[in-house]
Amino acid sequence: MDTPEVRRGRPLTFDRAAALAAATRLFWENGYEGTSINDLTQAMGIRPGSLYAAFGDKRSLFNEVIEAYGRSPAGELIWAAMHREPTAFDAFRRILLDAAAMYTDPETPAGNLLCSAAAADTDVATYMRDLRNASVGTFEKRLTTARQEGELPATADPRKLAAFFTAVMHGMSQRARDGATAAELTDTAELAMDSWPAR
Amino acid sequence: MDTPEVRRGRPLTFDRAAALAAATRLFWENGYEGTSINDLTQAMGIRPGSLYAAFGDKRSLFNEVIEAYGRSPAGELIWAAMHREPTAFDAFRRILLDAAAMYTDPETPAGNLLCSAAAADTDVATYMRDLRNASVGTFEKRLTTARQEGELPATADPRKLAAFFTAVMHGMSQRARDGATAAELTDTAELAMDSWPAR
DNA sequence: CTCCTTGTTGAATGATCGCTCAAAAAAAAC
DNA sequence: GTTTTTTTTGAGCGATCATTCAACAAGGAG
Repeated sequence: MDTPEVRRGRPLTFDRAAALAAATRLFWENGYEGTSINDLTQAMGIRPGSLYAAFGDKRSLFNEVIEAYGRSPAGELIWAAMHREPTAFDAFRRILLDAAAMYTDPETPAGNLLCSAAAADTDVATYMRDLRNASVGTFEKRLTTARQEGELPATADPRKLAAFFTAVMHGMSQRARDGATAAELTDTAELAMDSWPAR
Repeated sequence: MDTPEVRRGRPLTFDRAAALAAATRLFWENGYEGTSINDLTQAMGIRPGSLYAAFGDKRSLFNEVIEAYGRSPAGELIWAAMHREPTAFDAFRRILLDAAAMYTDPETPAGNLLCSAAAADTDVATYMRDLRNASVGTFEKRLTTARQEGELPATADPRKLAAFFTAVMHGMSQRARDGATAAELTDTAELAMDSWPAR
């Protein structure tokens, strides 16, 4: 929003977005404490001083990585499907099918960054846990609406379904990390949709 | 099998099994590199020298932890259900329901050790990945038998089903780590069984 | 008792961890 | 030109990492 017209002082000698992308890839593949400052500076092509001047400390850089991921197609997967698909069924099918494709995208590390980038540090762990848990609430809200609108039978339980689809989604991320192909994950997605309550 | 009748030299001053259990808990909660030798010696109540004498290096200790877990009820979950339940349907239902209970057992850390104890180290990561992937093969074999015996329709695809149940199981582990209750996971397990092919 | 074997101890190893800082460098402002 | 602002550099900080080792302790074997 507020892009300063003229930047004073010495300009950055590196592409900030590219450096952030390199950091993202490392955290994605090796997790928070599995990625060292040395690994980062190497991959980003800068020295520690530049990293700390541009991104703050390791934790701040990680936060920025997570935020950028949230604004990427992979991070907006759920939001996009919710707003573009007409029915709840279509939305959840779209979410799982997109996840199958994105979790196996050869351009990025396998799986979901929020599931893959494990962290032992308590603060970081709870931060990511909250982000993962957020999908349950989002799912439940959409399913409740679907039931009110009659798309789902009155016997259907939005909370149970929300938990189920979250588990499938996170399980697909693990499978992708373990080498599952896009085809396998697509099949898993379709099988999961078989659990959609009959009218 | 070969328990030496008489032990020569100075005896261990600590309970080896208890120490291994303490190490298991740490690796389970914080992962491989998230657990330091200092953390381990503290929790096991021994000093580094004793740890290295009794278990070898960190990697060897981790291997022993994984092996012991594989012989525990949580690790033998799949094998037990396969051999005790009469039908494939009952076996897979049992696996998911037992997983729901064990992944939320308050006596142990949440989730499945093989899913939770993330590792950035390449060797350790592939070691654990292979163990996780093993369930897909086991599942597929049982499902193939079920189809041959007529329990599953000819149209059912054992490989797809095996991948699906593995994804659900690993997703349940992630959900447990994120705070899901036993009730939630049980509901997820039941919903997953709705994907079982109709005859 | 003396050997022999094994375990424990406490200190210390070099490597790597996240991180900092004074000095030099590159730009705009004056 | 000089000043001011910002970034880069390269060295280095203390802390922690996994690991080792000589000295000592505790048991069985002779």
